[in-house]
Amino acid sequence: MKVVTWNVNSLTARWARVSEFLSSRQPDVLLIQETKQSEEKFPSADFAELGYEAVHYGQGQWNGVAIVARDGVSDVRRGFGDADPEARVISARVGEWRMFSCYAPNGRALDNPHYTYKLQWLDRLREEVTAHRGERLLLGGDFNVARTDLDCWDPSSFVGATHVSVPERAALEGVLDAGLVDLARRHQPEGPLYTWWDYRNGSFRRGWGLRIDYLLSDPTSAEDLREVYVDRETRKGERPSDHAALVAQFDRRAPAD
DNA sequence: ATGTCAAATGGTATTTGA
Repeated sequence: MKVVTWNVNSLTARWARVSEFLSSRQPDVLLIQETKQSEEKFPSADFAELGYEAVHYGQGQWNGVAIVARDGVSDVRRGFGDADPEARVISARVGEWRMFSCYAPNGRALDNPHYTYKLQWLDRLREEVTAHRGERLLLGGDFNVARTDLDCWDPSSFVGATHVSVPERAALEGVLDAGLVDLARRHQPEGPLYTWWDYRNGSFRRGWGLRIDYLLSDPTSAEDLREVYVDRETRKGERPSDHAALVAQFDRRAPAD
């Protein structure tokens, strides 16, 4: 079972890269963030041609999340069931899992109202995870928080910035403490594991990255983890997203009976 | 030089967001 999370920064602009990725890497599940597409524009038929069922929660210009899977996708839920107008979370049953594709708010600046919205959104996600405790869970997405200083290329240059502040990190830990394992860090306790590099400044070439994209699972499922890696090829080449795809491979479990 | 990229608007450029 290969599961991937990837913030594509516009599925319209990234279609060639995404379709090539599905064809060549053959993941079982792809969790997408920032489709930046309306429901009408989302290319369900093109995913079907590649052998995937795709479900989407989009609003058009900004945000937009999707779950793309080879096997059946059912019981789709869009948003948190509250008044949030921004399309930042979709979940569905995929096989024996409940999977989530998540796109946390950016925060913009520590004194910006969007920062408060970010903290509240992460707390709402924590509640959601708590409500599903005991189930097979897999969350993937762009959480817009570098969990520790190990996840930031230069902590000294991020003093006073978003993505590394104490409240943001506490909010992310709250999600994890609700019963999830940080799969990349479990597999590789040391090392940078960056998933995002600014388009500017030649950041990718210079290694100026952040780890802000995560795959999180319940502890039982984490026992089946075989490997996790950042697919750096997705950040290279023609018209890349500013995020790389994060890949987790699970060993198949014996069917329950 | 926050040095790029993407979407939207009403453009052959500017604003907003990341």
